[in-house]
Order: sequence, then C-alpha cells, then structure tokens
Amino acid sequence: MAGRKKRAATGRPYHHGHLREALIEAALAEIRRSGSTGLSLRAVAQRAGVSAAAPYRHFQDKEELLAALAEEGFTALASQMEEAGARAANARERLEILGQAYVSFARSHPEHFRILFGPELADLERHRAAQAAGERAFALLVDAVERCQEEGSVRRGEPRSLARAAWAMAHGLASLAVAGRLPDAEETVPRSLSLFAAGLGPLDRAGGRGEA
Amino acid sequence: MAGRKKRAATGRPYHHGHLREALIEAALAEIRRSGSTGLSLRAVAQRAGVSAAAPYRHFQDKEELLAALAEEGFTALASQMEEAGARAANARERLEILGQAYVSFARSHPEHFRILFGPELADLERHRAAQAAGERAFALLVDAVERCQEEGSVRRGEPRSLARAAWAMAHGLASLAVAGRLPDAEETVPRSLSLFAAGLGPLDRAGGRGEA
DNA sequence: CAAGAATGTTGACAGCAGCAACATCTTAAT
DNA sequence: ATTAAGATGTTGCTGCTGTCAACATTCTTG
Repeated sequence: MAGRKKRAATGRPYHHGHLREALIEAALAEIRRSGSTGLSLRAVAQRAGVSAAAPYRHFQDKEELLAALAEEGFTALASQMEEAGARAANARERLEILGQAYVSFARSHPEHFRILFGPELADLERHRAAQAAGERAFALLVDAVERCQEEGSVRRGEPRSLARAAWAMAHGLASLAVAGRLPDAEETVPRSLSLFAAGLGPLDRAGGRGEA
Repeated sequence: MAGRKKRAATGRPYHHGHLREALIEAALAEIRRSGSTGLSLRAVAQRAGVSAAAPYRHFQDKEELLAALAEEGFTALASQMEEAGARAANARERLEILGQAYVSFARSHPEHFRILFGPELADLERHRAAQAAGERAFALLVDAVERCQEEGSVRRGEPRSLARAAWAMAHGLASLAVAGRLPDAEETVPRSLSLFAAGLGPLDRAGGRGEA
C-alpha cells in the first residue's frame, strides 16, 4: 500500500508514461555532456532510467531519435528568432536581428545545432516532422525579406531566393563558430551580417556592377 | 626465389612501405563509399590490406587519421581555389571565383568536406598540420580581398576581417549544399555570392545606412 | 474479466576503438 | 658480417556500441 502502483519495491512503475519525451530530454542532456558525436543510445536510456532496448518502442532507430532532436532544435531556433525579431524597429533591422539570433542559437547550443545539419539527417525527406520544423524557421526569413521589400530596404526579386542567400550567410557564421573557427565571433558576426545586408539593399547604385 | 623478398608465398612483404599514405587514401575511398560518419578504422585497415591494429603505428588515434584527411582536404581545396582563381580577369572577379570554387569543392567531395569542419576536429590546435593547411586556404581569400581593395572594388577595412565574412558566406553555401539543404545550388550559389560581393563594394552609397 | 495491444526487460550478436604481448623486418654500431 | 635496438605489423583481448528476438508486465477495450 506504500506506492500508488504495485511497484512500491522498485519505486517506479513498469511503464514509464512519458518515455518518448523523457528520452529526448535525456538525449539533450547527454549531448551537452559528451557531444553530439559520442551520443550513445544506451547512455540515453540509462539516464532516462530505462533499459537499453526500451527506446526502440518509441524510435525505430538512433537516427529517428536524432530526427526528433532536430525537430525540437528547429522549433527552438524558430521561436528564439521570432522572439528576438519582435524587438526590431523596422523590417531591415528585423532581418539582421534574425540572422544574429540564428548564430546566437548555434553558439549557445553548439551540439544541438550540429545535429540539425549533421550527416545522419542528410536526407531530410525521411523525417518529415523535422523537415517541417526547419521550414517553419526558414519561413521567418522569407517573411522578413518580404517586409523589407515592402519597406524598400531590400531590392526586388524572389523573396525565397534572397532569403536563401541570407540563410546561407547566417548559417556560414554559425557553422564556423560552432566548429571553433571564428574566434572573435562577437565582432565578426554583426559585421558580416550588416555587410551582407548592404548587398541586399536596393540597386540605387551598388551591386549593379560585377557581371557584365 | 619468386618474390624479391622472402614473402613470395603471401605476395606482399611484412612491412608495407608506405602504409601511412595508403591508409589516408584508403580512408578517402572508404568515406566515399560509406560516409564520413560510418568511417571505420578497421575497414580502412582492411582496404589497405593490413591488420586492424596496424594503423596505430602511424596514427595515435582515429582522430589523428581524420586530421590527416583534413590536412589533405584543405590542401586540395586551396589548390582547387588557386587554379580557378587564376582564370579571373580582375580582382573582383577573382574573389567571386574563389568563393565558387570553395562551394564547388564541397559539392564534389561532400564527405571529405564534412571532415574539415566536423566535431572530431573541433579544437584544431591539436592538429597543427591541418590547421596550417586551413590557414593557407584562408590566406587566398585575404590576398584576394587585398587586391580588390587596391583595385578599388572593395571597401576599405581590415582585409582579414572582410575575408572572414566572405569565408562565412561561401562556407554557409557549402555547408547547406552538403547537408542537402540547397536543392537548387546551381542557381543559388552564384547569386548569393554576387549579392554578398555587392555588399563588399566601396561605400559610395550602399551600406552606409543600417546602424545609426 | 479476459484478450490483445503497448510498453518494458533480458540476453544475445556483430562491429567498433584501442591496448598489450608477441612476431618480423630494417638499420646501425660494432 | 653480426647483432642489438628500433620500427612496423599481427593476434587476441576488453569494454563499448546499435539492434534484435524472446519474454514479462501493464493498459485498454470488448
């Protein structure tokens, strides 16, 4: 009569109840400890207080767990960007802030960020949920570009195409920072982003040169 | 008396002779086959026709083998960039071509490219040779920026700082492409690069806006 | 309340990185 | 030329890993 279930002896019931979420959280804790490369399904299971085979009731694969982490990550990234972007005075500033938030997320959660673009999830078609979450984040950029165009602070052109370029800029800074190749990120990131934003500007004068 | 050594029976001598180079080459072949993540030291050894423990006479670690691959990769990247850049008419065009060559290398050797910035080699300090090779590639960009400045096609400012931004732009495109996130790379890459180059231009008019 | 579906456990397998002990070949000092 | 030392390769082992099949327990639903 001690426990509310029969399992008073061991302390916890046979069924976990929220194992899937618990595994995701345990995995996040685990990559913080030992990196995204060294992530071991067994360690995750143990941290969640469950046997090594238990995760297979919720994930087909280790890869599918990683995909779940990616979905989580993309969602967190998007909401962090959204929150940061809300503090912008105009569309142009908002676009730059989104880029900064992108890099900022990568630098605060490097191991998590790595998973989003890691080799295990190279073909994202097979992980629709993660893919969708990623596209939701990308949509923020597209929207920001469109607003800039309305505002007149970004040249005309396919917003998706321009947003892809902006994404690549931010992603490059984020990747290099995470790879430890951007020692003075604090300076380099905003400088690079505003450099890029200058190129995005309308064709008043600059950019009309270049290709014959 | 058949073989030139005593080992006529097995076909090859006890000592390999060029095992280190052979292992590097075998590893490159192996990542082409099964990806950079699944790279197994044992498979590499087997492909080189040698026992599983033999590599440890030439590399302290699996990580050290990866570092050797990275050195190789950075060197190949640099020479591919250099070769492409030689075909440019002026400094400005050269800078853009260097960026295209960077992305092009990543797209032709995606698994090899991944290693250059992978998590295993996050602290590049421990692999001086690879680090030096990487810096040689980066120096190409710095030099290109300087020439552009002399030519008047790039704004004034610390060349290393501007080159870092350019590097990030190219690296972002390359990373996204390698991660399978840039489906229409053929179009996006040159477009993004020239967009960025526009922002790099002198301050005649564009870019002077932005930060108050 | 019984049957079946969910969800957990145990025990096993093959593949992995890395190590120690041993074997073979090369080189250099005598 | 001989031989001791060092370099390089092999075998066999340990502890870890992802994944599976067989079994146990619990939840759910007729």
